[in-house]
Amino acid sequence: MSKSVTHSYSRYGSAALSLMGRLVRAARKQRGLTTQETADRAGISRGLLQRIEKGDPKCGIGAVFEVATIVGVQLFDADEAALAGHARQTEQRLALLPKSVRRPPRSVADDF
Amino acid sequence: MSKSVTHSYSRYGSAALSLMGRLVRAARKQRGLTTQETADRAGISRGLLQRIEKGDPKCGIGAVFEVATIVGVQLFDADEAALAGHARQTEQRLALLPKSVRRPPRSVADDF
DNA sequence: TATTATTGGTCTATACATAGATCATTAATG
DNA sequence: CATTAATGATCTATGTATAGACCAATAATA
Repeated sequence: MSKSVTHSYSRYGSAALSLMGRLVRAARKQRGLTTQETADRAGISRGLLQRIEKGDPKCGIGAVFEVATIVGVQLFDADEAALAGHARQTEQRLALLPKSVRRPPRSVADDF
Repeated sequence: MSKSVTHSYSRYGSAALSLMGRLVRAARKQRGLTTQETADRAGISRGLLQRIEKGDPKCGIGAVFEVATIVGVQLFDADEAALAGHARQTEQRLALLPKSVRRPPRSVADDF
């Protein structure tokens, strides 16, 4: 990589990203937590928390999810129990699917 | 930072992270997309997609959300319209809150 | 109004995430 | 069974995310 490659995101993805930041910010304030306090609890810097609340796409998802958890923003549907259950379901669905995806074998001259 | 600081995440955050990866993987396979094809559409490398599906906390949240969008994993509740509406609500709630959080002013010797 | 915590920038050094190439293994299909 | 795409893994170079310090502006309270 010799040049800086700026990648643009889809509308939905950007909206979700922005929303995540707003939700974190709103939840933090509602709980009366300062940026410093929240950052400390999450084990991250205050600067990173600010970027998370701004919806910066380059923030590590681990940090974002951790902060979201701390300030009480629900990821996915519900509580941890529901998460575990959902994971099991997903796992079972995966087991039924083929282990590797095979593209439709490009037969000769069918591209018109 | 002279030393490598490994930070541990909360149970819920880790569960959500893991679930996100599993959901992406399941959704991708259900759509018959290969890792390469999916990575290309998301504008990321195949290696990064693999880390996303493994639930690596250091993946950029933008990349994760983009992939999730592409393979059809719903972030938050619903469609883009709902996201925008939700964002507005959040914005309004924020407007009512104080612009900066003030900690309870530590009065002298009340810490016992 | 005065005080002071909170917030939002900016800047720097360094650890690390990422792309891209490569290889071995697995598994889908003929 | 043979073929070959898909996957998983490893390695390297480099761009960059991050922590941490700092400063200025803001806003909450007294």
